[in-house]
Amino acid sequence: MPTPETTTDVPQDFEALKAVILERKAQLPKRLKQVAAYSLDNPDEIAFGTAASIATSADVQPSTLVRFAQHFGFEGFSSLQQIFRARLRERTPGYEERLKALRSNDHSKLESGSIFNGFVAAAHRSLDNIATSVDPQAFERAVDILAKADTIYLIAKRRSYPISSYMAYAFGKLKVKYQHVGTAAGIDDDMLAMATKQDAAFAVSFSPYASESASQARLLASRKVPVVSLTDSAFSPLAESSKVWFELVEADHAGFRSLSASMAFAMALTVAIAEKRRRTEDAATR
Amino acid sequence: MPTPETTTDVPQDFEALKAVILERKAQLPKRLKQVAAYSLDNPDEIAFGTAASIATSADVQPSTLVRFAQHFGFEGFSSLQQIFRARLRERTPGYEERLKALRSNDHSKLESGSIFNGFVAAAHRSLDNIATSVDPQAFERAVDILAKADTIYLIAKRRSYPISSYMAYAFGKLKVKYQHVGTAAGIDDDMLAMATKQDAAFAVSFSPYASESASQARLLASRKVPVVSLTDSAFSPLAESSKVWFELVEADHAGFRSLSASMAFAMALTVAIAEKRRRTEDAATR
DNA sequence: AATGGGATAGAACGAACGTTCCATTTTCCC
DNA sequence: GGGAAAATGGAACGTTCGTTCTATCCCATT
Repeated sequence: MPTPETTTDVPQDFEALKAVILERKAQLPKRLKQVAAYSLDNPDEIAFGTAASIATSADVQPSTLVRFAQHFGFEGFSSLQQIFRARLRERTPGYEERLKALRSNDHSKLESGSIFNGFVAAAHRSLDNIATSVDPQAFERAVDILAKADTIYLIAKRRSYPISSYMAYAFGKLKVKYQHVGTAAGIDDDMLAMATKQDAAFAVSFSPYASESASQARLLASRKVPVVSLTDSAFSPLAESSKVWFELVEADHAGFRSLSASMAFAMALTVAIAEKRRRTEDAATR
Repeated sequence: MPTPETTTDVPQDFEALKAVILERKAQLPKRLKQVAAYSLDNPDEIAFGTAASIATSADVQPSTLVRFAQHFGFEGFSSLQQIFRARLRERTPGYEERLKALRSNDHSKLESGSIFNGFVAAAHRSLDNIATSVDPQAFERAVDILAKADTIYLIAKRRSYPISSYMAYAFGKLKVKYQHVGTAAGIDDDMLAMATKQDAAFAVSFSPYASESASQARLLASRKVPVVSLTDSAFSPLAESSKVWFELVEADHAGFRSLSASMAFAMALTVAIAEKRRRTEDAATR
């Protein structure tokens, strides 16, 4: 038994509990450590879920939850759960203004805080715009084109490069064949020479446009490889080479443009392509 | 029975429910009016309590609560309770409105549209979280450490790689000396071997953690190179090697986690570092 | 390789839950 | 003031909950 002792050293609020869990995390047995990690990462789930549902979610047995609670001096899982509920209760009053006040007070007192806030705000603005600026039918067409492709060529340089590198990672996980153009210098052209009209390309470029991206897109287009592109202006050199293109203007803070909307777009596109492929394959093999 | 009707006009969120209750309050029978008043005055109690405890508290019978819920089109008390719980879960301001705006755009009509909307919503949620989960003082300390460094080593693999590759790009533009660890295999260790305690490192890793990132961070820490890290759990292997670390849980759509918050964080950090350096240099040469 | 102690999985249990049902009371219209 | 309809209280139901208990597993130590 883990020392019943006095009830005084049982954590009475969430912060205290968190501290104790972190302090003892290293010495915890495997399953209990698993619960510890889950509980701090998904506190809301603990607050609302039932022991059974949480156990499933955290991939342990319900009894493990009870043992976990008892390890920290609680009578059972239920009393531990109260701590997580209290945490949500106490944060309620006037959240709209309160959060706003908290943000501006907390962060802007320190110099770097305003920079931080600025970027979060810029990202929000970008995302607010994205829904209206992206035409859903064009999106559908883009998914169509790329889902049909044998290999997808990803073209992005400089500031756009993180976007294509995320897509490369995700495509790899999703088993979608791709070629990441623009990693090593020199071999790009050889890589592109292999593209046929059975393939397709996705190009990203924001002003000031990398001339390489534009010329690579043009090269592919001239060889009948369908190109889908993401850019920030109708005047982008990418637009003329593309079968479908999207105009997406990112908001900026102090001149540094956000990437959040582009990133969300890229994720959606990536998953939509994989999704469509799976559906098509299902239909074919049935 | 109080009109089974279609399920479409059953309130789906707290605001809608509140409106409906207030609208029909006057015509409600005595006991139901009592419940109506109680539920709007003590929404937290409804969220967490049991039917029995709430009934006692509101001085009615448990069955009255069920009848009350059914009067407003819910199947039973439990489904009404979900609305009150959701309210606490989604404590972020403006979130509901944003989602509503998203829902009403024409994306939802097309198949890929829901994927698109899902990722935008996930990005919003991530950003809403970031302001509260990042401690401004820790951020300030992180900026301090990295601004003082001679060379900044960027460590990130796989899903986190786009983040460090953005920072690499931005550092280049801002003339901040950096080394991007993890690009080419093999030379990483040689690169890290050159790091001294005059330098610093920024590591990013989300679960499932890339073991390389963790071991590289550990290596640097053991050689007194200060490490700042961005991760998603207090249990991350990065945490123990880091002087300052940030916990940032990205929201996900269909299991694909957003990168928007991490990206915004990375941008803010990057710019704040450059900003701080410029200020320090100004002060020195003056 | 054997042993001992702690940790775990899973079945079993009693308590508490939300809901339903029906007798009783209240309300409102004729 | 009588009667029907609506509203209410409270008991009973089946379900699901958190917890307990025990056989088994794992791992460290010898």
